[in-house]
Amino acid sequence: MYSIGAMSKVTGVKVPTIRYYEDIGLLPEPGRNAGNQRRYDQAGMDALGFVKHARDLGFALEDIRALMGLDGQLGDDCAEADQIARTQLQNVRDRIAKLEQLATELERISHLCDGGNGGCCKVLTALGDHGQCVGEHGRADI
Amino acid sequence: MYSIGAMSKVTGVKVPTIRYYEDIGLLPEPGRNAGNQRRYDQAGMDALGFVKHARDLGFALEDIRALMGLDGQLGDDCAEADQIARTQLQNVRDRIAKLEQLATELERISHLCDGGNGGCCKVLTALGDHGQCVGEHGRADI
DNA sequence: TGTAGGTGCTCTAGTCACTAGAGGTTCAAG
DNA sequence: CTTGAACCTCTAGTGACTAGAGCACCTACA
Repeated sequence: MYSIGAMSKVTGVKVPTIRYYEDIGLLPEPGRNAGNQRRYDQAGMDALGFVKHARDLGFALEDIRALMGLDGQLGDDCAEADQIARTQLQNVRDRIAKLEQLATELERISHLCDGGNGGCCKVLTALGDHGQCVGEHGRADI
Repeated sequence: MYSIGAMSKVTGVKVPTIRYYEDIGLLPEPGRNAGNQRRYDQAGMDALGFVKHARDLGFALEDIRALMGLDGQLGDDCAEADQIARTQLQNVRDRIAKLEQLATELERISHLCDGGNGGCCKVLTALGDHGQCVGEHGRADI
């Protein structure tokens, strides 16, 4: 049996975050000891590990909820889980593409001003004027 | 003179967002007409355009506030603006690196399950077990 | 001049995924 | 038995908006 602090140490998830996951129903309510403190078993630890790993991979909590709902069902759970993972992969690839455009633009802007030019900053001008941009860059939904 | 709706159309920033920017002091309060509606001049339009472009480039509102504070000052504003832009560029590059690790990991996980295997999903197993991961991937602070 | 509907106003509350703090209780080591 | 770390609940805050309620106003057309 683990205390919430032990769970936190083992998984690397902060204590208030564990309680938060329980609040929103992502983790099942664990048992309590005589003094009303949470006591987790191995299943609780595994569930938290799953959430942690999926969060590290950028899955939204709602995706994780869906993935956990699938686990243990028979039938098409694999197809659904795979679909969620592939969607996530596409999201990540899209974000990378967006960020690469952004990096290009920021490099251009930074190079405008390698020294100082006193009072008329080209960086500020470039930021104010999208027309100067070389490529089209949309919003960075980062 | 522009109404808030006209500002929104020209810049692509939504009306409630413009009001929000004003609320937090990022944009100066514009004048009002007899019926208490906001009326913007060209300077107001330029300021909103600056914010929009900087947001598109991924700058935080606080960074934008700092950049706008610099504009018009004499002296070292260029160095400071350049510094903020370079920091932002570094952030973007870091995020790209993180996301590329993630994409690799997600590809690996997706490939585990190209068909269906009924009832014992390897995607779910892989998500549950960080030990299976090929490289080290930290949290995707996306 | 009347009216209809589009636009504007303020205010509150919700989103996501936590984080921080207050103020109290319980546990474990010495 | 005492001390201090860990735990409890509850509320509120973060960033950058978004949604909705319930009004007031403005403009075009008849």
